[in-house]
Amino acid sequence: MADKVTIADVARVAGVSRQTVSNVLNTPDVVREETRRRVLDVVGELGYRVNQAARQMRTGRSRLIAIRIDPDRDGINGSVLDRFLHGLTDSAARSGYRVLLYTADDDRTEIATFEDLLGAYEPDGFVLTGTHHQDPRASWLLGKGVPFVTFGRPWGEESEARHPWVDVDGAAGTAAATRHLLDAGHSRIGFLGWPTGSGVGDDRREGWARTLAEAGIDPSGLSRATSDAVADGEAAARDLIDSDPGVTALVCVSDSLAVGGLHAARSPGLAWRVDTRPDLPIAVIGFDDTPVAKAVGLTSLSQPLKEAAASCVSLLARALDGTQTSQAPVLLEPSLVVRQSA
Amino acid sequence: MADKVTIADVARVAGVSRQTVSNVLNTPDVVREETRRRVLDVVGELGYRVNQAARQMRTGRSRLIAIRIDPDRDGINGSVLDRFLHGLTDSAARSGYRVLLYTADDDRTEIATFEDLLGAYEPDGFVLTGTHHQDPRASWLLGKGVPFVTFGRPWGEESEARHPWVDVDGAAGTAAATRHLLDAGHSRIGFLGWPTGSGVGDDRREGWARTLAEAGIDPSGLSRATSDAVADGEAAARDLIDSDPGVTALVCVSDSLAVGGLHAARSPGLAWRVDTRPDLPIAVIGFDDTPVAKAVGLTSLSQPLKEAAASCVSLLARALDGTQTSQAPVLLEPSLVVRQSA
DNA sequence: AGGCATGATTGGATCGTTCAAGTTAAGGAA
DNA sequence: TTCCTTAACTTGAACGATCCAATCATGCCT
Repeated sequence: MADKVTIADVARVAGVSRQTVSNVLNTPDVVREETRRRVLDVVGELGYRVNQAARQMRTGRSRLIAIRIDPDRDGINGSVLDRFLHGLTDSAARSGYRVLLYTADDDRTEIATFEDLLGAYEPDGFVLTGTHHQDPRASWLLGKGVPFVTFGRPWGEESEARHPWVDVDGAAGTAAATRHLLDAGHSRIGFLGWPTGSGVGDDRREGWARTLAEAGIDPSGLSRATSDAVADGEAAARDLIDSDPGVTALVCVSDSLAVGGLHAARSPGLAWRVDTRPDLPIAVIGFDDTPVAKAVGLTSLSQPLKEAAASCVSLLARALDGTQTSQAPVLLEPSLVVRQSA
Repeated sequence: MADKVTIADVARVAGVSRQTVSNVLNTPDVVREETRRRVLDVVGELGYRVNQAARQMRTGRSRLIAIRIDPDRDGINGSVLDRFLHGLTDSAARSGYRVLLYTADDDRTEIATFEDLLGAYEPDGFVLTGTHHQDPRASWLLGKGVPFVTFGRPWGEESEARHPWVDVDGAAGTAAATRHLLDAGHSRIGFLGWPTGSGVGDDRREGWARTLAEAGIDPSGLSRATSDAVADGEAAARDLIDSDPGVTALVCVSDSLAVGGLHAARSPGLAWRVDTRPDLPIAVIGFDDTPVAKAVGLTSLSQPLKEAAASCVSLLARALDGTQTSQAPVLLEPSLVVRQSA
């Protein structure tokens, strides 16, 4: 069966030359309408599909997009990349591209993998995730002239956007969360974040601080920084609430810390709060809307991952197809998913 | 830069013919030792990498493995596939393969995608996940003679293993969980599962039932079936405990249902139990060791996903390289990760 | 009718690799 | 010596698509 149909087979059956079939598929406007239809009929009839390897050899284009898949390093947030990947695969397929995976432990080995892949499979472009200050991967790709998009803005050199990027506006998210809490009657709203220095973490903290300040509340002393683990979040929350008993709500940089915050809020040591203000239990809002948030009823900020993935593909496809040199970055807003916790 | 080094370049510099370079790389035993070393030196020096497209055109082998990526349909269990994918990408790379992603909404569209991919990118093999009774995907691939491995045993026709597969022994897992509870002093151990008919669910239930029976405890009446949502799990657990107040532990088919079970066990309506037997709180064990389990301190069964992925690659690679016709399936045992809940 | 521009179609060359067949040189047996 | 075998390497062809340059057909103008 399926004895590999070639363009020559289609040409023979349709009674035209190979080139005409190729034209029908690649530059339909140079072929007469009637011929075009006839060829397309035969294509459907024989189930012809263009052979990527042969096309790639001639054109140098593989129609492959490569992306790294991480081990779910920070467990609780793992499924974020998962959902992004699904969106990417879906959008890519619609634009005629396929997604190729690779792994790498650090920037150095990732760059080595770039060389490997470019030499062997020749992907047309890369999608980089987890961008950070002074990212050597971006510089390397820029140097080689390999097209790529980052999911995550270039944190270091904000001023010069030397490559297209897509990101989710973390500050806008925490700002919305903070406003939501203000509207609900909270005023002393704390923040559980990561240590200063990570672009993502600082950005999210900034949205909270700005919104509090706009409401006339001084955010100083209301923030705690810790690593991204549930236990750390619980300890930080407890510390914050102990030091400022007026705190009635927490905005968190991640669902991990938010779950820790929830534990602290419900812990026996804080029973007095529930008794004092039963009308206003400690509210908690997380970030990323992970399955964990869904499971424990945590209000959280949801990243529009499907849209982000679609934007990545669109930017990359435009860079590959046309001769677009510089492209406007895309900044998307997360949405608040309200559950029991706030 | 990086002006695409071809096998002819290597041949010229090394002072041999193209074919000899090819032989050095593919069949080193037919080349004299000295020549071999000289060619390899040049290969390293020039940074030559074999062009997949050209090789594929000649040999018909793409060194690509295709796998579907799902939207995380059942949220809480989402990251299972994620971890499996990472392991697969990693193992595949070690064997000289790359992983290609695709999406599909159902079996029919997945088969259409098979045709698309086989016509265009010609992946050497597929890894199928989420196998079920009478899976048309397996039949289709068998019919076409396309190599594939399933992660998940062929539930329908257990007797005849017409293709290699890898699976995790769910029954062994729930049996281990049940034994763990028996050892801890529990005797009336309930089971929260899915409705009969899903291979995976029935298998997991069977391990629990068998172990209870072996301990001289009649499992009938101790099982509840429901769909895989936290709220459903909570309701089912409540129903079970209400109808049999002697129940002190729950083995669950998934972490989703287990989280529901935890909620029920801690709910105010069951306070009487805590008062009656404060020494023996209701224990709960889940399945899949998802991030949620880690976050809420749920004891759960962890699938050896990395090993499963490695086995898939190994089976597939052997089917592709050698002329192995039938291959022994691989059945791995999950391990119990003990946390606070049991 | 002849010339000419325009559009549609064709044949040959090419991408980088591997397969199949061929060449060369060295060694051994008759 | 002559023939044969074998190891080591080389040469030409082919995979299936697209690019390029050339050819053919058509209609229009003079």
